[in-house]
Amino acid sequence: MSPEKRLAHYGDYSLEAAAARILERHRDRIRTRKPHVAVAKLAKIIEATLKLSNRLGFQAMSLRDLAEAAGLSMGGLYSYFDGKETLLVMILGEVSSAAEDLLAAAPEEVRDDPAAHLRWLIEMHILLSEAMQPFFVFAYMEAKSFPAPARKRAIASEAATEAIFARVLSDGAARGVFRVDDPHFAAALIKPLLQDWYVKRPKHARRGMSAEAYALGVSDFVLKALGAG
Amino acid sequence: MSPEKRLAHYGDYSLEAAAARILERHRDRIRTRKPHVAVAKLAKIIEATLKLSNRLGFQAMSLRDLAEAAGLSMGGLYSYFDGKETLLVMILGEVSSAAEDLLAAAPEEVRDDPAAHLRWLIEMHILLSEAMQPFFVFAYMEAKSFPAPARKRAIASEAATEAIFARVLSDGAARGVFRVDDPHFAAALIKPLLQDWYVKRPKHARRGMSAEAYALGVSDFVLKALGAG
DNA sequence: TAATAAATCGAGCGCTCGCTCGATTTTTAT
DNA sequence: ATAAAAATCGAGCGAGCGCTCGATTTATTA
Repeated sequence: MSPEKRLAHYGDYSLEAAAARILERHRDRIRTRKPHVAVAKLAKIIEATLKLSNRLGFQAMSLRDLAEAAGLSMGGLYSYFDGKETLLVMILGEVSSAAEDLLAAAPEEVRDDPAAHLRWLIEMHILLSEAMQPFFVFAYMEAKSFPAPARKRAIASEAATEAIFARVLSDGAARGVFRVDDPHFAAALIKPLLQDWYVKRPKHARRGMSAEAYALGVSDFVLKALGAG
Repeated sequence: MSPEKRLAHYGDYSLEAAAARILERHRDRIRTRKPHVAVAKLAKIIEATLKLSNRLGFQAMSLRDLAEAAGLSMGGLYSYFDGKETLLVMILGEVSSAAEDLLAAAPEEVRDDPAAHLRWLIEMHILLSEAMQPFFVFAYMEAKSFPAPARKRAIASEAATEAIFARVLSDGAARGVFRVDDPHFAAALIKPLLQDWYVKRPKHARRGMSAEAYALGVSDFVLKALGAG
């Protein structure tokens, strides 16, 4: 099965689906009433925000440029958010909820096998970040300029992801599958390997590497480091 | 020997020494003539720039705030650079030249032992990024907003670092010390582990981890993954 | 088709930004 | 002590920013 299909089993990670979820999550702040209009425009706004932000940063993106790229006027934008910061929070929320929901959804058949579970977590995280690449890059690069509450959520979300990995590692250690002294430290080392896929995507693409191939390479590398290769 | 002393054998990575090198590199753009005055002020300017930028980003730092933090006036700043962008380039140049010079300076006794050489590279890179932490965080986080020429240099510098690692890996593979299919890919996986130390320093510090301990943990992890643990 | 509601528009407001430059202070040399 | 040189100052400039709101266009309903 193609990696896209595998991922699709767990959720719809298209731009439109993300826009729909964001609309639902922020219905009270968005003035446009008719959902199909709102979802379509919101998708264009978010697409343009990611495109412009990931080039020079969110701060450097002017709302005038955004309006033009999204096909709206300055005033029109403000039917969809009540301030530039809200736009940032909307995108961030979508990233962390997508990651949290997916990683907690490991199927029955891998939960009992630590090595398979670890491979599943690594592969799914990479496939998700591939499907939502601009979202992930945005969340990673703009993390330092989050408003305080959003920053707290982001840190909590990252800690939750790491805890899932740490649990599988210590479970595997207890069963004698992994040789690992400090599961939390090992989990902390896996995280940047996952992030590197989307943060440095151009570099990997230049070497002709696909998301699947990267996921496989990281899994092998990690499992060998854990003495289960 | 303490890690600071070990590192000190290869160069002076204090703020003042960095300021002196930056002054020399940009003498033509800096109006202040007397070196001891210029180095002292430049050190304060760079220290303040790193402090303010690493909080909310370089773009978000205003030159008025910088002037106050550095103990100068708006006009006074412009004796030390001819524009905000030059300030960014000054700091970036210092980071990449420090990393390039250090990693190329491996002592004789480790060059002949791939495992020892790899450990040396990992440890020294981490110790350097610890000694110059704000510089490294700055270069990493602001990379996307570099002007085109500086961005090219940064990419080239990163590629050079990775090439050094790849060379040691393939050398070790040829000698049967490492089991590794693709040295370039393995080198690409090591880099984010080094970066994670300074990018996520608060998280590691919260867990009571020192630079030495982190370096040792990463070395062990990597060597095991390479079948040399 | 006329009336109502929904969605969009864009000039204008107050503000802060990077940057300049003549005035001023501080240091050095005579 | 005085003149010359070096270093610093800070009010002011034009530009672009996020954001507002009455006017206008588009869609819906009667």
